[in-house]
Amino acid sequence: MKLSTKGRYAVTAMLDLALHSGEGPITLAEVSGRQHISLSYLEQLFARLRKANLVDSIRGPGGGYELKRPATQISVAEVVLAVNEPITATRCNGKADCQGGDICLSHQLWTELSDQIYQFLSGITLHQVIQRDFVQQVAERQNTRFQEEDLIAFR
Amino acid sequence: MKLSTKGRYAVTAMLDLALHSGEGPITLAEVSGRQHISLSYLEQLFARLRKANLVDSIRGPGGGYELKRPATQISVAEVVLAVNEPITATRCNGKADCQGGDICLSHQLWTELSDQIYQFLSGITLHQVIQRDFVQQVAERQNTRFQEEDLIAFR
DNA sequence: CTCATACCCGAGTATTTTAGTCAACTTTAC
DNA sequence: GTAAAGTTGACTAAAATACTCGGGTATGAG
Repeated sequence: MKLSTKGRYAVTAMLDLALHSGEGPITLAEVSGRQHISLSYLEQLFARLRKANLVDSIRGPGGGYELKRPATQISVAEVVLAVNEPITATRCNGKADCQGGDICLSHQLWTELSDQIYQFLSGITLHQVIQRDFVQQVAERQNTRFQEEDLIAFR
Repeated sequence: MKLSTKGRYAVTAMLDLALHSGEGPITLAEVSGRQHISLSYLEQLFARLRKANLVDSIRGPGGGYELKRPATQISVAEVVLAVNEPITATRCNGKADCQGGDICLSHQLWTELSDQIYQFLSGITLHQVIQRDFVQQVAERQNTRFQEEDLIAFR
């Protein structure tokens, strides 16, 4: 379990999809506008999310992305795992072959911690996150702000 | 709470000190030999551990480092925090000022996760780790191996 | 039909972090 | 005095991160 801003971006983007589900396909341009993540970077992330079967893509005009499963059935852990490399070749990972055959003293500890993090993030669905008051409020602000920016752009 | 190999190295080194406490000051050269961490890198790490009041240094011949407090009173979390930058200026950290004033959707989630990780690592002392059979065995192997290498080096 | 819209993909790049190295210096035991 | 240790700061190579850029390709609206 690796934790980086990459995973955060992916989760944020997925939450955006979840918040606007039922409105038809969401374009990455919209997500980019609302969440302030660059379009090209989003494309990279969504390529992975698609391969992980977390989103469906609809091409052509009027196209975009939508969640493949309902938000109640997608855990945060899945999203994070989808965008991070499966098993990084950092020393002391999985195969326990750090220190040339021997195992480093803290090895077991990190394995436990990884499990702990995974457990935590698996227990939380996208739906649960967007139900929170806090998220609802931020989302509300983002919507109005985005509409304003939209108007300005069209002038 | 940041998780990197740097923190792992620090914990491994501290466990080494804990395992050899009561034998007087331990030189970084010994730790380097047993844990296969480069001496210069250890110097960097121990500079921070010293500033964090986790180890005492004894200069001059026969000197080295020892734990400032007994291993039962040092948590893994303290060690990790000591070597990682206090609060990295990565977007979405502490001040919640990502997205230019607004807060990103997943912000709250990561705060919770950080707390979770911190709780887990705070609950574990260096002493608890070295009590484990697994660690004892690895340590035993390391001792014999180090002594062999030592002999070879002196030939 | 066609053309703008949107996803798709691979390569390239700037920045940051990691994981060190190197050199010079200080303290202190013998 | 001298050698063993810690102390400090600057420097660097490699990797990961966080992007950008330039082209594709599918497709639906007009």
